[in-house]
Amino acid sequence: MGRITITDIAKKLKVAPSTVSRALNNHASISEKTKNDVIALAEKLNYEPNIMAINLLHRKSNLIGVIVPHITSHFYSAIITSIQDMLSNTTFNLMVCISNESFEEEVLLIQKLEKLHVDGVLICTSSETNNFDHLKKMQNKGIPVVVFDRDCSGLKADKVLVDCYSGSFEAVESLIQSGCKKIAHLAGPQNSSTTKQRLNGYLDALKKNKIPIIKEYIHHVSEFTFNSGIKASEVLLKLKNSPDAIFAVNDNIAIAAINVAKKMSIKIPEELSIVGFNDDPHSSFMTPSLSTVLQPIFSIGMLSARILLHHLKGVNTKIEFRHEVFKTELIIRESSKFL
Amino acid sequence: MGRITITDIAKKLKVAPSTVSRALNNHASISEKTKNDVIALAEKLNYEPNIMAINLLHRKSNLIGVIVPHITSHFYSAIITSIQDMLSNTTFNLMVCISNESFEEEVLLIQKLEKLHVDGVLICTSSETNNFDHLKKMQNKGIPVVVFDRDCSGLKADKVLVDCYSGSFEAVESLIQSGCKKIAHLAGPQNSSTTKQRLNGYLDALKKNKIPIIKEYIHHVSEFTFNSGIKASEVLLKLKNSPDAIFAVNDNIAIAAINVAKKMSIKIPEELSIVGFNDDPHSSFMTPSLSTVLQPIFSIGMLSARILLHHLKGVNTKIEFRHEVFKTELIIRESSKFL
DNA sequence: TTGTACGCGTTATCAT
DNA sequence: ATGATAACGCGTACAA
Repeated sequence: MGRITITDIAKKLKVAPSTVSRALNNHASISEKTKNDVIALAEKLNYEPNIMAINLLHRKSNLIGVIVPHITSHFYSAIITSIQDMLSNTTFNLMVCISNESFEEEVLLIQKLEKLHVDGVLICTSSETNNFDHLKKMQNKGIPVVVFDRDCSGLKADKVLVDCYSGSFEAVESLIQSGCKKIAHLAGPQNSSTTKQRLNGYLDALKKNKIPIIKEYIHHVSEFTFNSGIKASEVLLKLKNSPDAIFAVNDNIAIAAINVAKKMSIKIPEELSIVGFNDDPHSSFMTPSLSTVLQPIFSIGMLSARILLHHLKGVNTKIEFRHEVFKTELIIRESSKFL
Repeated sequence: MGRITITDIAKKLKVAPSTVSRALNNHASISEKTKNDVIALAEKLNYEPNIMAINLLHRKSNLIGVIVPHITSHFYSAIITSIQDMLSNTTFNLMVCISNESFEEEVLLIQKLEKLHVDGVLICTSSETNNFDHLKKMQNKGIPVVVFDRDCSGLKADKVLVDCYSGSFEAVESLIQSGCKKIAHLAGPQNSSTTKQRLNGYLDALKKNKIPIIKEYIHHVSEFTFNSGIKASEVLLKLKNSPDAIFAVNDNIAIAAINVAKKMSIKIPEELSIVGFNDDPHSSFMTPSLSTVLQPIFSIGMLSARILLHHLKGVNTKIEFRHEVFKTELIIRESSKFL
């Protein structure tokens, strides 16, 4: 026996299905009596409207897709949580998709979301992505796309980003002000826009303070992971002229640097200051606790969702795209000297 | 201009919509020519079938719901990732839902998933949940429910669990064997089934080894969080007769204990051994690195998904429920003495 | 106030 | 091989 439908109710009450529909939807011009009868029976029969039929009728899925590189890091899982929060009072449902940092998978996911007829998409592109045709295609179909966290340069879309450049700049400048002279950078994988921004902040802070830039002090890790950070840190700390500070592209890599330094009996922060990026929760559990750059995760998620909702409610009729950039906040803990 | 439909294609080609449908679905009895014409035009027009219509027709959403307490911990985000992996080759889409450890929200989510006509549900119940009527209701509607990680005692359903009891037992016994005599337990919040199992493993290991159980050595934290662990650890380590080992209900609380011990200049593991539970990635980044009990996260997620898929494919026609229990693995690192 | 008829996009069945 | 028709469940313009 299948689910109960308005037709079932109509038959039992000997009225037309349309009457049932009207009663259930609180429509105008319907007698109190029939209305109550219908509602009572619907309740009793545990009637629930068939969303698939309604969606078909409205040509609307009430679905929003969000694509992230992965969810196993605190950053992205927290962003998704905040998006969920933002959407919880709406009729929209969120479809969470993981690109696994793969451009190919990302394109597949976009196609999947198109097939699902999503009403809108939130996306943080994979680190491999530098072609945005798949996103443009969505836009051309009239599906609004909001890009967050990682910029898609050249793509015209709503964007919610973080000023990593300034965040890095500040972090490095604080190292300089605390007396560090030989500041190294554990940079991210090549090509990533995050990598570039944070590297640029590092470079410009040195330049502004007239500190020579030493090639050997800039070391790119192959991945954004702890293990990748271990190898890179070893190279860095075994240099003849080893650095007295390390600014790392993210917390896990900074923590790797802490571990390597400890093993080499380098005192932190006396001999070596270390600053990370992200403020992952466990960074404050470390000994020494990690100085880092905090990103306003919840604000990013909520604003992205809010912008998308504006589009879907037709509030944002202009074709102007929003370009929001959040500031970061430097958090000094035990791994770097206090000014 | 809306999306292109088979009717559009049919009109342009002056054939019937059903013919277009057959051509597109590689149906029997259709001439090569019309088939090719249709496919060519569909390609050109960028036709994509309307899933909502198909779903309505098939009375099937192709949607699977998964409910977890939260996704910001590595454990649950990794489980969801493994479920996604398992589902990626199927026609099913995953709807991720967060109960926020709230029974009330969990019930609401179940209702939402019912309205979405999900084909099946995977759930790890909230810590507040001890009534399972909402799950029974789903089952009564013919929607298969697979419970994972946290047991729902009394509920008849497929279950994929972890033998936390044995995991704890082993961990505590290893502490005993390494020479610890005063073993404390930082237990989880009351009422949680996880808390109970791990506590029981602790108690039985002591009993078996004829070590007296001291009430003061068992301290319940109010939440599964680091901060909650800090307070509890302070109480424990400030006892007149302070313990020489701590078995914590999870890694974050164990890490809190490490921090407190360090601040009190207690040597780890010489004066105090510490063992956690979960093997969160950052646990190995700590100094000392944390000994812990590993749960086979990916196996849990994949098996749960696989069992659900069996139901949905109608393979599992028997009404028998599966009850799978994974074993844990003790990982000794620097925070506890090696036997 | 209520019923009839149609359409949303697709597929399956029956007829041609 | 192809077309016409019905059906999935619902909402609504129109007629009564």
